[in-house]
Amino acid sequence: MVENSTTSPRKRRGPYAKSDGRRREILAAATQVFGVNGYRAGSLKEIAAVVGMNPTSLLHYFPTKDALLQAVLDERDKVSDEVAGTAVGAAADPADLPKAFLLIAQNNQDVPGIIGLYTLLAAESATPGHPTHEYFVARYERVREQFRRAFARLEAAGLLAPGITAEYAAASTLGLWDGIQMQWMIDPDAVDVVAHLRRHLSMITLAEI
Amino acid sequence: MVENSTTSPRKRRGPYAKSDGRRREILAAATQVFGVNGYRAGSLKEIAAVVGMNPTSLLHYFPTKDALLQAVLDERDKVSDEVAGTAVGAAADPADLPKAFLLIAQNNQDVPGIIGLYTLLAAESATPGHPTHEYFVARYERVREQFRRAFARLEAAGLLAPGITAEYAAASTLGLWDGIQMQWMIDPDAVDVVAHLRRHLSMITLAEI
DNA sequence: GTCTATAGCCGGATAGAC
DNA sequence: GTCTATCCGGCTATAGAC
Repeated sequence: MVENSTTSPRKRRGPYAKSDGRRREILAAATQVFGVNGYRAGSLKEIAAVVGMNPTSLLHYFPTKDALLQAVLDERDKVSDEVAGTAVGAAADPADLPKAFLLIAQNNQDVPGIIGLYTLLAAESATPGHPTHEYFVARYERVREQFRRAFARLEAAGLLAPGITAEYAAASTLGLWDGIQMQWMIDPDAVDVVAHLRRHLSMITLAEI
Repeated sequence: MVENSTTSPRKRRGPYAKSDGRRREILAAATQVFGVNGYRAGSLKEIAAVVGMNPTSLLHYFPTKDALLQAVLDERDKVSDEVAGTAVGAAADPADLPKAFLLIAQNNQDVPGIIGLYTLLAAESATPGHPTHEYFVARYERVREQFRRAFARLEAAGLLAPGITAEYAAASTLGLWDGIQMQWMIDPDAVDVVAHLRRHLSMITLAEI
């Protein structure tokens, strides 16, 4: 064969041009279902029901359940990297960085299913043989490093509380964030994620929040 | 029938006297398996394999998988309440309370599977229809209240950092603890649970740790 | 008390008609 | 591209022999 047979030469560029709408619908439904039930407990059947189609039809768009989950994470990463980029990028002044964190937290709170998606999957991924174990190992390392750099800017500006290192600030902020989110998932009335994060940030930094 | 036919009148008192050894073996195996895999992914088959018996034989001791999980949690609660009781109880001086927290954290770290058990199940229980959802709602509320009381003692002794309330100290300590444990589960080399907890406590209290 | 056999369910995934 | 029919696997749980 000389070249790959593209069924229709008039088709729009890119492999995702066709039926992009359906794909997005499925991704949205999968985000929601995985966000509420986690990966193992979230079934293709349930996702299909949300979209209003047959479970087997999903597999026409994504070959396996694993691939669907991966696509969900890839898409969410793109979006959240964008949000984080704007929020942190807009903070030309290091003193504004804590506010950027809170902005992201508020944003997550407002998009239904996002907190559940990452909190549930992160916990699940700690179990052996989970398809996204490596993904989450890498993700946590990456996020800790992003946070560390942000706090290093604060440190350079003399805005870190005495005795606090950028490394500790990063890991503890991420940890507290996750932990409070978990309490919030179990009982949404019990805690206020943004408020707790704000107080934590005002403890470890000297910036006005 | 006039009365319940106890097969052997010479049997030791209590419904658990018979085959208590086997029961304990199963509970230990279940703790381990649920601690590594969580509830949904942890199977009776695997638990049975650890004990070295047939899956169906387990159900002779515990009628359902749910009941087994409940028994595991009840037993662990008894043990950890005891540990917490001694640790906190030994702290006659409020200034010693932070050290008591660290003692418990170290203890959890040393008993394999315990951190996984609670971290995984807590996350799982956030999903609808999970058999231990109510248990974890109640548990978090109870633990937060226990923590709050401990920090209230510190507050009364003038040992809480300025601007910190007992409520915030409780929720944030529990949250950070859970969150750091999750990072530790995903990558044990990435963080030090006890060290992070220590720094957090030294931020929010004025006690010498 | 422990086993074998098996029921019954639900999951992901494949084959193939339309 | 969507469906029906189906396979195959895993799981919990039951029935009943020993």
